Amino acid sequence: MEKDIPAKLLAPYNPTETESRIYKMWEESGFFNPDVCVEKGVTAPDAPTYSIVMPPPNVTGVLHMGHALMLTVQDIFIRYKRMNGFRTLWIPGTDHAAIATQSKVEKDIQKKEGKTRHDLGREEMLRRIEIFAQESHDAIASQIRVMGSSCDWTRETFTLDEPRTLAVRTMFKKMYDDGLIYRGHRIVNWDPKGQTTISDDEIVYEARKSVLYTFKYSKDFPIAISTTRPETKVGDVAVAVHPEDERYTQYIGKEYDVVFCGVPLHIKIIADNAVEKDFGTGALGVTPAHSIIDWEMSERHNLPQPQVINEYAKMTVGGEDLLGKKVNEAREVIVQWLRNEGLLENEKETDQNVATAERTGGIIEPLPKLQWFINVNKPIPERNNKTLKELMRAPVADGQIKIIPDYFGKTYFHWIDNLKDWCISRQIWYGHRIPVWYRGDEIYTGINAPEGADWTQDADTLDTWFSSALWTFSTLGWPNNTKDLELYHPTDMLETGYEILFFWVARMILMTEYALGTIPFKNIYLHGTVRDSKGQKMSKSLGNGIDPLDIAEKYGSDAGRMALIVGTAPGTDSKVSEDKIKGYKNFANKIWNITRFILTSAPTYTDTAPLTDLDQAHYSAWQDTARDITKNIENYQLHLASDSIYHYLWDTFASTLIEDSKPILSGTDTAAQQSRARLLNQILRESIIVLHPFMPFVTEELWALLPARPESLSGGNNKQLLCVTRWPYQA
RNA sequence: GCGCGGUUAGCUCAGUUGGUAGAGCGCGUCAUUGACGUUGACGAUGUCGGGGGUUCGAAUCCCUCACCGCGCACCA
Repeated sequence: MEKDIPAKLLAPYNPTETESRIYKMWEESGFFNPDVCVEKGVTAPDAPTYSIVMPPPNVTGVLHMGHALMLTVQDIFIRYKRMNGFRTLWIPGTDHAAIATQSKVEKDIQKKEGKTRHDLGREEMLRRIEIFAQESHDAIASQIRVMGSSCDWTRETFTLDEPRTLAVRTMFKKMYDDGLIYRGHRIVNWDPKGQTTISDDEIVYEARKSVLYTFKYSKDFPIAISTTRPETKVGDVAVAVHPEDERYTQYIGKEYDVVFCGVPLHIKIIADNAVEKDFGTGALGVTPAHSIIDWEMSERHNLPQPQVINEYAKMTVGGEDLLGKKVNEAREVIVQWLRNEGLLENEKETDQNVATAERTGGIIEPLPKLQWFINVNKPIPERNNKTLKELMRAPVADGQIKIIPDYFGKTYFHWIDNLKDWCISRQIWYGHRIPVWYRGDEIYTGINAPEGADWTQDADTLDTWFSSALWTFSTLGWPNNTKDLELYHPTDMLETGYEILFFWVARMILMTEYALGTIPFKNIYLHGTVRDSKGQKMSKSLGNGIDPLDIAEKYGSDAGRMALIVGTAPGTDSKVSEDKIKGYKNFANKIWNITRFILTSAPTYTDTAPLTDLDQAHYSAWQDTARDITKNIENYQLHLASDSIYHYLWDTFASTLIEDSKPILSGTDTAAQQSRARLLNQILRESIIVLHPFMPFVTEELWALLPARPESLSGGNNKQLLCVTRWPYQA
């Protein structure tokens, strides 16, 4: 039976033309929705489930190669599991990314219109942000499709949509009622640039050179102190020394009144173990309101906590030489005053880590403020009196949750051990508004505003990671008892970058253990950072980023996917270059030509033709390779699996088998011809299936071009789409 | 200061229970008008960061040192 060769196969493979058409076809098939798969009979109704909730990209812009890697890894597992008959669900979504999005829009407005958010007002500002977020969302959703992601768009979610708002408010109330969320006047990380508090994890330390000044408050003060921030010293209430420092024991307990740069101070000498004898003079000026450890000391010693710097990082005390000055100007004034008074004993250059805000770059001013916190150390009766800290530690420690690669477990525990209460309130407008209302002395917490007049809602919003922390179950319908929640939770895998292990992964475990008493996911697959060919992080400012859309346009998404996966072990950073991507574009064309050759040179054969011993050996070798690939996927070794299928197809199948076949196929031994024709067709079919999770587009296209065959044969029949065709091998 | 990674060919990186070193790109020689615009064959290049140990045998396990990257803490 002579087959007609599809005309398309005679030209080189054209990924751009193919990919958008194929994605549309997949979407119309409905097969990315597990319910449709069951309905259409491609998945058994009682099949085991496999679920991933997509880490929602921030609606701050467009996707970069890091997102492309994340989508590729998840899509490979999802497609693999779907092809293995699992009831497979991958939920897509986006994140409102509160601070990041608001500051992006604020910057744009400042640049274009010269206005601040306060000029616009809360309502108008939010309207502007929502327009931006919507546009950004649309771009992202289209990019996710371009990458070939087989996610279920009918279940798409957004961290700020209505069902998620219900989840957030329900959780807030539950934690408030359990005494885990509290409001407290505490020293927090204040970002003067973003005009908001931030959590400890949103701080980035920058190493800088700084000057350490050593001086006395006044001529008759007995002890010299050292500081890099003389301007804060107008807020000092004590000098702390180590209890066993003989130089100072005689002064402990004494109190002094001094006038420091025009500001009267009352200084008590205290002893505290937190002071290091060997640093500076071994004596520390205690500034409770503007230093975290000083605040803690002041709590221990019952000291006053006067604030001398405001939210705009300006001085609030002193004469006209100080009052209203920015902190670094005030520093100069005070240093000059110390020099004039002859109080400055020493200035020395020193290394300093300056705390800056991750999103805005603003220098953090520790300030005492009234904020909302989550208590991570309070025993929870309904969880066997375990604390949130213990709840988030346990499932990783006892292996219920597996981290890949496992050495990140240590980093995880180390972080938990240093964890303090989580500050969750933010003074920004975009985000989940805190569901607390006030009327005089009354406080109300609930899903909706309380009945009655004169209630005012708390002006703050929640840290964006609060809503993200509920992600695995809020996306499945919680707090409602949905069928999805029952079927797909706990999810099977969380695939994300190691840089958000603390921000996100840990907090998801915390919230899920607390609210549901279970784990959010069974496995955490951590990918590394995607870098450019020189090893630099891709970033807008460096201009070295590669846009996944450009790659799709130039080389096809299949090629981009392979370039990201091959050689990228879990947890390790990877480098991608256009050369590498180009190599996999060539590979797509190679398979295209392999198919062309087989369909033109070995088109006639019977499926029952006996295989020669040699061909049987070739087939066994392929089967071994396929089982190996299967095993590697099961073991999360995608870099090995993708490399094997690539080398098998190019070096073994094309360069050896096909080359050797030429004389056989054009020879006169019909038995050998039949055997070889059958072998080539069989391996081609099976290898297209095995390659599909990695390069879904070109394989789906080729699958449709293969001649039809009986369903009973290994490798399936191609009347059905490849994406729901059964995987041929077990590990 | 504590912890976690890394160090393998010119470049970028694999190497899953220890068994005489691998890939891609690049480089060299030859072939090929071809199933392949994007081909094939052959080849060169490594004391697997240094030192020590365990072992019949170490890139792989242990100790130690050096350098690079990262996290946490300190940051008066």
